[in-house]
Amino acid sequence: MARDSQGTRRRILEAATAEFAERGIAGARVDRIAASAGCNKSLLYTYFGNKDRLFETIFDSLVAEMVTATPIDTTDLACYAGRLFDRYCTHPEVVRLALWDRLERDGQGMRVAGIVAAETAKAEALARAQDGGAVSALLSPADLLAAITLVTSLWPLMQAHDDSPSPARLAEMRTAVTAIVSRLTDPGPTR
Amino acid sequence: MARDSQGTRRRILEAATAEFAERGIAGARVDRIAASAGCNKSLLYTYFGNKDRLFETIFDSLVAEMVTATPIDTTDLACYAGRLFDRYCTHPEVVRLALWDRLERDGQGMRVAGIVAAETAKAEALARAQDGGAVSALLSPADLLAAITLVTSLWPLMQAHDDSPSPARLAEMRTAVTAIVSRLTDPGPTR
DNA sequence: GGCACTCAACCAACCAGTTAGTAAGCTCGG
DNA sequence: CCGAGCTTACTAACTGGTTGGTTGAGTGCC
Repeated sequence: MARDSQGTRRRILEAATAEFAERGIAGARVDRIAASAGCNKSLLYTYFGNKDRLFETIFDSLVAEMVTATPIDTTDLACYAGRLFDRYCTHPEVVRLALWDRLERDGQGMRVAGIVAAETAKAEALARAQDGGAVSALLSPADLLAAITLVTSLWPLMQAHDDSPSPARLAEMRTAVTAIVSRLTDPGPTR
Repeated sequence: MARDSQGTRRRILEAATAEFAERGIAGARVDRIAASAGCNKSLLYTYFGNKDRLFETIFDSLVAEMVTATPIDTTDLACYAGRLFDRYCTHPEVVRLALWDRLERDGQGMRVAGIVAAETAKAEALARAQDGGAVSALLSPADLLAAITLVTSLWPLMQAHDDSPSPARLAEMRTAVTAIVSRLTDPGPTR
């Protein structure tokens, strides 16, 4: 086996992502991550310092990418919600990581500069759309954003039983989510 | 100090509730629970078997009570949502326990008979209200129930920073939540 | 005395993090 | 082309401390 520090780093990150998403920080086992990455435990320490910093590294890169990946479309928020929903469905581990972060680290991972900036930008875009009358002013921009995030990211988790949902069930859920966002953002009949 | 097994039991349950809500199952420490309950660790085992069963005991009684405590009012679902929101605000530990259950036990705590029955009854009540035209049929009864649960229970958690929200902020959040539910359930102009 | 209850001390397993060492590639003078 | 010397990637084995769970010796009420 050739030596490949970048590849090993990546394998560790992948293994740790799966382990942390599955079991959280307290429940994750460093030995299990190392075994799953096919390398020695101490490598993990030379590369990433310790368990907490490993989680931080994963969280910052994964979640920050997630938040910035889907640009907001204030002209069709239901469609935007649908795309968010799809992303969260194809990356369920990110949702779980974010929940672990909330529960185990009081959400400190969500307070890094990049994420805060992206959220602020989205809220401002929503505020402009509301001023222009294209979006209902029922909720404040921040509240509307929170509602969309809540519904798109956590809907599958709330429904989940032991088995993962069928494609048909997934499509139903997606329809419900977009219907909710559509209803929330509809500006009503134009004057 | 007089002997009082019932009191000790209760103190253990209270301490364990706080510990589990704060740190989850994997993060909770049995010694800390015992110390906080002011009793010996072994008592905890004679009364509750082990750590997991202690969590189960707490979860089943607390969450089941929570789900059944606020009866659904299909004639004013926004108000119902407001009451749910209040309950979840005054009992944030229950929300956290439910999240830990989802993440660490794949939500098995939510699948006990009592909770499932209560949810089914609420969905049926919603279905009747929709048939009668009092509630929008935008969403299926189960989806509408899921949306209400999601928004009322997790809204404060998603907003939470290190410090707990001020009463004024809490009132704002409550208004947003009831506005969302109101918008989602509004049957529209009567024919 | 018997019984329900209480506790300090203990144990084996586990776990995050460390250490001391090995070996694969790279470099550079010859 | 070569091989001594150095750097980098990696590892087995260990350490100090923690953790869930047990046990056996009390303690006080009937």
